[in-house]
This record gives sequence, structure tokens and C-alpha cells, in this order.
Amino acid sequence: MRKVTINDIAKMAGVSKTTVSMVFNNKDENISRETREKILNIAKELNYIPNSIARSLATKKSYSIGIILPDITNPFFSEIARAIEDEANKLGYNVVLCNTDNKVKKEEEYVKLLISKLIDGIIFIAGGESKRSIDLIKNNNIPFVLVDRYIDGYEECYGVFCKNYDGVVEGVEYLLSKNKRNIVFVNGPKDLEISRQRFQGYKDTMMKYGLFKEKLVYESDFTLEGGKIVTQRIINELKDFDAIFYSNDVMAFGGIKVLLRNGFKIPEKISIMGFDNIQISQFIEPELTTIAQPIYDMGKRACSLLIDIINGEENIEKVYYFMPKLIIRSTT
Amino acid sequence: MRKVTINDIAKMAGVSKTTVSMVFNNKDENISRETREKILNIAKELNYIPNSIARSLATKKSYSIGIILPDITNPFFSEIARAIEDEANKLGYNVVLCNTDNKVKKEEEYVKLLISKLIDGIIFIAGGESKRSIDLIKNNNIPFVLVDRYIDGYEECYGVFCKNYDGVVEGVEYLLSKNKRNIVFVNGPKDLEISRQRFQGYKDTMMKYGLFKEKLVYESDFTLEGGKIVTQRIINELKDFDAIFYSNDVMAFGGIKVLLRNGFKIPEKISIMGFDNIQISQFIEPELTTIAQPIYDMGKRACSLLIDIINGEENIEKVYYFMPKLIIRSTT
DNA sequence: TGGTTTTATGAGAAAGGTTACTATAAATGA
DNA sequence: TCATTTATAGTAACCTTTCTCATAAAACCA
Repeated sequence: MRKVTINDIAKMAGVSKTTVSMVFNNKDENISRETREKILNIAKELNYIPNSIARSLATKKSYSIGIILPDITNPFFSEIARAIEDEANKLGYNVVLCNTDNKVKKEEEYVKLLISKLIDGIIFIAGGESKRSIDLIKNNNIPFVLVDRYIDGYEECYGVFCKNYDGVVEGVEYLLSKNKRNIVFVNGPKDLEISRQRFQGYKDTMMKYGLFKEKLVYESDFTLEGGKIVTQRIINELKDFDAIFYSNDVMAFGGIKVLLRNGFKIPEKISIMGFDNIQISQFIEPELTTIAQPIYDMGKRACSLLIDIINGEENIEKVYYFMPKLIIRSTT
Repeated sequence: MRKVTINDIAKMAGVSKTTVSMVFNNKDENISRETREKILNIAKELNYIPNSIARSLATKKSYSIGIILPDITNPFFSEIARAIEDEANKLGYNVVLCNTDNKVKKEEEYVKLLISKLIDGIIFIAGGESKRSIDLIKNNNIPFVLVDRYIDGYEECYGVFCKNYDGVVEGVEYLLSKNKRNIVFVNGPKDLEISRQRFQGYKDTMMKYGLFKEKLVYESDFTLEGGKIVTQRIINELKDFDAIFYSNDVMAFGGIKVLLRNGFKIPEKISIMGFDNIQISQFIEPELTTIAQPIYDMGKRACSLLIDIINGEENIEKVYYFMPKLIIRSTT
């Protein structure tokens, strides 16, 4: 049972395949109603599904975009991915998923793969100093959008980001206003620009009030497990601290767990602040106070921006900055 | 700056494109070392990336698989998707992501899309009575594997499932052993076969001890929000209940939250049991007692099974049943 | 040594399904 | 009747793979 092609339909309808193709592509202002309908009927009868691989080869467009991200299992990324996929689907594109585990090597391999598949564009959430991947994409003239993760030295790229610095400043100010003084900051991997930005927000604010101390700063890896481990270290090493600002929600979850297990009262004894506002942060108990990124909007915007670039729209805004905002819940 | 093709390389190397193609496909036992190396060098120099669309058209293989699931934002699915993607990548395939929100209409559209893209196979996590989609896939001879969600009347399909019935039985027995008697059961959408199976496990076990009561059974939709809502109803409507068995973890999270807010002590006053064992269930506080599905293994198996089918392997096991197991934590 | 058979190497062309450009025939209009 | 429009056909191109066939060199034999 061979697959039905445009040729079969042409033969059955007694017309050329050009005509059939035109009908399917709405370039049919010159086709008689009669012919058009005959073709459409035959197509439906045979359950014709166009071969978009062949179409892609001819048009050099695949109507697919790639999305490269560290780990779909991380709620922050799955929410972004969801937004991207929704928007892509709406605009007639589909999405190829690539998990990199923050490995630049994997990123590069995926980039090559995507290029070879004639992907129309890439949404890239970098896992590190991903310059080689970016260069590869650029050299092949593939439209791309960076999301969430800035890449140092590639400021001229299209991107959708969050004002990390301002978000953290707001968070720290809030903790201070609650009379917290020894605020621990759990940073993300420091080879990520977003980590540096978030940390800077913390440092500057603490400095401003003369409260900054090197020993209050910890680093972890944005994972649940990492949050647990670092929190255990904090408990062991620090005598007095009255708040922990985790630079993402996921680490905060791990941390809260360890703290509760160790008998710390939240928020009475110690306040917890997260960053991201992933969906579950309002479902755990106690609910997490956090700096909310508009995750869905960011993903959606990234996708529509990418498709604008693909379509060669004019006057595109190159970079979008979203403003995060403090959401006060029960951990502070 | 046109894209480099096999032709360019052939011309530069002074050979035919056949030769170049053979070199890249390791069908080169008949090519002299000299020629091979010349070709490889030129390719590297020009940063040649093969056009796999053209290759797909010629070979009728795309080395892509589609994964159709309700919502990537749901941790259960993102964990499965992650497993699938890992395995696919390992075997040289990539993955097209499709979120259906349990809408059969969306499923069908995606199926058509995937077929038109010459996808090599589909992993299908059904959102309902998805017979039309399945029929479409079958009629087009696309290899596919059902995961997690059984489809009534399609028992002969390839599939990777969990012994839902047995899992729930084990869970209920455990609750009973803890002297719980009024065990509420929160079922999933009843148009899903897995819901029916899980419910049956509950019903049979409760019946066995003469404890089954219609009013202890509730239905929700497997979402966090749904879990909250149904739990509020339970609190309002039932006077005495000493345990709630949620038929997935996500609903349990929503439920725990509502219960805690309403002053119920967990597990002292009421025990909570979930189903799935998604990653966060061990990170919330209190940690969730649940019936664990081997989620990663199931995804991995589904993918390798699919690729076996694609490769026409012989003697393939058609259906895999994974045995869930009780994991006792702090909510019971 | 000369001629024939193998073997190694690679050329050429078709096929895959579609689009896009050009050409042509028929119908229409002035 | 000629020019224009309308409707459709023909064909090249997209880039690979794959099959068949050709050629030159090497090996063989007497």
C-alpha cells in the first residue's frame, strides 16, 4: 500500500501535477472551480496527506523549529517549552525538543542535527558559555532567539530575557524590610550570566546597607538535589542567618525541605525567597515567596519573535526584557 | 552564501557525487583511502552539514519520532518525555513534541502533521478515547507505541503500561493495615482506561473488607488545581474520613495543601497516598507516600520498543507491563 | 610476453514528491 | 482578426541515495 502522492491524484483527475499542487497551495486563482473540486474530492477520498519532506526540499522551509534547553524535567523549562510549543503550533510550526543537561558538547551536536534537518529557526536556552554553538548557528544563517540565558559578548543577538538584577534587588529589599540582616544567597552556576546578574543584585543591595559578607554567599546548580546539599552545608557552617535567597525556586524547594527537617521554623525563624515562580511554588506548603518571571509570556514572545525573524519581518525589536516581580507568600 | 552540498564537494574533489555519498554513508569499502581522505578533508574545510531532508526523501526515513502527550508541564509527562528523548538521541533519532491537552481533535491534527513529516514512528500517550487518531496512524502504517494510557479495544497494539490495578490494591491494603477505614478515593477522568483500572483496584479491595461506600469516591482531572478543588469538596461533604488515595501525585499535592490549610494533621489525622512517584514527591514536606511507577524506565522502554519496530526487529514483545510499587514516606 | 579475466574504483542516471518557472492552448474581448 | 486573459501542461530544480555500468589496473595463465 504505497503512500498517495500528488502524482496519483493528478493521474486520477486527468490533470498535471502542477495543477494539483496549485490547488493545495491556494495558488489557484486560475484554476476552474470544476477542476479544483474534482482534485479536492479525489484527495479526500484517497486520504491524501502531503509529503512535507518533499515540500521542504523544494521550498527550503520545514516549518519546524528546534528548542534547545537544559532539561525538560525542570518545571521552569517545561513551562517555557509549553508556551513555545503552543505559539508555534498556532503559527503552523512544530517543535523539536533537545535536552542538553547544560553540556555544550550536546548543544553543538543538536545544533548540527537541527541544521541538517533544515529547521527554520532555533530557540536556545544556553547551558553555559555556548559560543561555539551560537557561532555555528550564525554561520549557517539560521534565525535564532536566546531565552532566559544571556550569552556574554553576544548582546546583538535576538533575545528574550528577564531583568534578573532588578528582581533580586527587589527581593533583597523586601527581606531587609522584614528586618532580616543575615541573608544568605544561593547562587546558580557562576558560568551563567544570569547567575552573575542575580548575584550582583544581591551584592549591590547588601553593600548599600553595609551588610554584605562573603561567607553568606553559596553556589549550587539550580537543581532540587543541589538545593538540598547546599542547604545542609549552610546549616552546618553558618551560626546565624535569618533568611535564604535561592536564585531559583527549584533549589528553594530542596532547601525548604532540609530546613523543615532540621526543625527550622519558616518563616518565623528563617525566611525563604525563591526566583522564577514556577507553578508548584504556590502549591507547596508553605507557599513560596518568590520573584516571578512571566515564564509563559517569555516563551510565547520568544517563539513569535523567532517566527517574525524567519518571515523576514521588518522593524523587529531585537531584545525583550521582562520585568520580574515580587510575589509574597508564606515563606517570608 | 549558499549551503554546501555533496555536489560542491564532488566538484572540488574531482570525483562524482556518488563517491562522496558513499564516503559519508560508510559504504566505502570500494573507495581508495586517498580519495576518501580528500573528500573528508574538503567536507570539514567547508563545514559541510548533510541535508537530511534530501536524504529522507531518498531513503524514506527521517530519523525523527513524534511524541504525543497531554501536557509537558505535568511532571509525569515531562519525566517520560525526558526518558524518551534520551533514548531516542542515543539511538540517533530526534523527537518532535506535541501537547494535546487531552483533546482528541488536537491529537488528530498532530498525527496528520507527523505523518506528513515522514516521521518514523509515534509514541502516543492518549488523552481520551483516541480511536480516530490511532486508526489514522495504523492506516498509514506508522509504527507506534502506546504509553501509560491503555486504549479500550486496541489490546493488540504495542504498548508500555503499568499494572495500575495491582498498584492501587497494594496501596489500599497498606492503608488498611494502618487501620484506616474510611479511605476516600480520588479518581482521574473516567474516560481514561487507567482511571477505571485504578478505581477497580480500590473498589475490589474495599469490597473485600466490606468497606466500600459510593460516597467515598470522587473524580477529578489529574491536575493540581483539580486536586485542590476536589479536596475542598471532600472536606465540605464528608464528616469522617481518615485517608485519601489520590490516583496521581499531582492531585495529591493540591490536596495536601488544602488539607494543611484547613488544619488537618498529616499523617496523624489523615493519611495521604499518591500514585506515580514523580520526582518532587520526595521533595515536598511532608514527603508523599505513593505508588511508584518506574517512569523513566517506562519512557526508555517505550522508545527502544518503538525503534525496534521501526527497524523491523523480529520477535518483539508486544506489550510491557511494569509493576508499580509502594513507597512509604511521611504522609501515611 | 601477450592476452584474458578479476578486482578496485568510480561515473552516470534514475528516483523520491514537491514547487516554481515557462510555455501553450483555448476562450474571451475589442 | 489580433491581443489578452484564463486554464493548464511541461519541466527543471531541490539534494540525496542507489542501482547499474564502465574503465583501468592488477592478476592470472599459457
